[in-house]
Amino acid sequence: MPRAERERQMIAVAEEIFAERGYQASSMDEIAEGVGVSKPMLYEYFGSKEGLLVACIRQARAELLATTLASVEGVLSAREALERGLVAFFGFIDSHRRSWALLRQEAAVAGQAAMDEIEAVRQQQTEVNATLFGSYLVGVPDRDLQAYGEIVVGACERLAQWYVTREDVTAEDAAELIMRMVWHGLGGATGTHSHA
Amino acid sequence: MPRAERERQMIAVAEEIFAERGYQASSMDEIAEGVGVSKPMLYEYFGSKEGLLVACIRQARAELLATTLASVEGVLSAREALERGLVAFFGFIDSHRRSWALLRQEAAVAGQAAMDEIEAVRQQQTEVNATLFGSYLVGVPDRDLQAYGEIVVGACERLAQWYVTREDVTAEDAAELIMRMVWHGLGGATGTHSHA
DNA sequence: GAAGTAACCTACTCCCAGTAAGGTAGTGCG
DNA sequence: CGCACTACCTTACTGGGAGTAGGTTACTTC
Repeated sequence: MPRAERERQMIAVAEEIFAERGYQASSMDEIAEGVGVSKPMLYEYFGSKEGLLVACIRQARAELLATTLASVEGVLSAREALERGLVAFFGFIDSHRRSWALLRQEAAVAGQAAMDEIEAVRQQQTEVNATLFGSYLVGVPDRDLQAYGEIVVGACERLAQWYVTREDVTAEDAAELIMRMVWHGLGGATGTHSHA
Repeated sequence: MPRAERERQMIAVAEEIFAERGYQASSMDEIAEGVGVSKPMLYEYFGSKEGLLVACIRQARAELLATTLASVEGVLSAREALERGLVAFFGFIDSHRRSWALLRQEAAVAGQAAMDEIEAVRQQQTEVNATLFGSYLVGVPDRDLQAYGEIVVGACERLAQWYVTREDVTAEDAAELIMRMVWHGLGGATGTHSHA
């Protein structure tokens, strides 16, 4: 079997096993057996257990970026772009629950290289957001734009965790919830009283 | 040496070593040596390597909760409570950078029990927020209150990461950044954020 | 001073990530 | 054809660290 195909197969099996048992509890022997190959092959292709995990994350990351970029194609207003981006993000979660769990939970159970890889995902998203805000908010210092980007990423990451446990919430609902806070703010929310 | 004191000493050394080398790279032998005691003592008192980590996290968590609760003591308006809570949170980060790194980064490099422990921290914060919002926003469904709580927790967690890399940002600045988004929203900031 | 117990140790086992060294099969070339 | 070369793949090991069995010291209590 050619290398490229074997690699894809290995990543598929690893993703499955990592997501199911968690990173720590998965052994390379187990993955090798699942692929139907010997352990040194995994090391030949990915260098280490963590390298294999990184390959899994990298793939999920690429998919996430592609989906996000596609969703804002041709959009004119910043607000619409943000909204569509949010919808795309939660939509991705929807159709890749496995990958997401890997990124968010199991992947965390690794070492520095894996953490760096996850951080790269967040930085990617943060950069997208900061740039977006920069085109909308005139005269806002760069530092604040960066912070807003971080805030939205954090909010999304956390809400995503909540979202995946809720069958009755759609991606649009989730995006709407973020929008209400980030765009309108709670201060102007409907049906408010200033004191409890 | 009495058990309680020895435990405190062990936690102190473990926190130091975990924060410095990372969870994976730290060995129980190393920690035992740092304490000046043999490895089985660590197992006697904490059960496992992860148990020791959990003890470290639990301590940081208790401190965080205490600080937060103290900061909102006697506050009347929900908005002020949120603001003070945010300031307290980032203030905690400020004076416990090591504990925070442990909670946020190194701790993630563990197993289920540690993850559960971290999740408990987030749930604790989320609950506080959701309750707060419930007292302010009348007629908002419980589901949405929960979501807002999650959003703020995520936003804070992420901004905290950014915050710790910035020497020129104060806890008040960070809280203010969150407030602008969460309370006022970006939507009202057309052109500039001069109203802030 | 015997009995009990709390703090502590040495010296292991076992599991698993990572590796050394070699085997087989398809391809290019005389 | 036969020889070399490479890509894919294997068995059988090493090393290190988590976790443990079983014993020792020293202090309390009657």
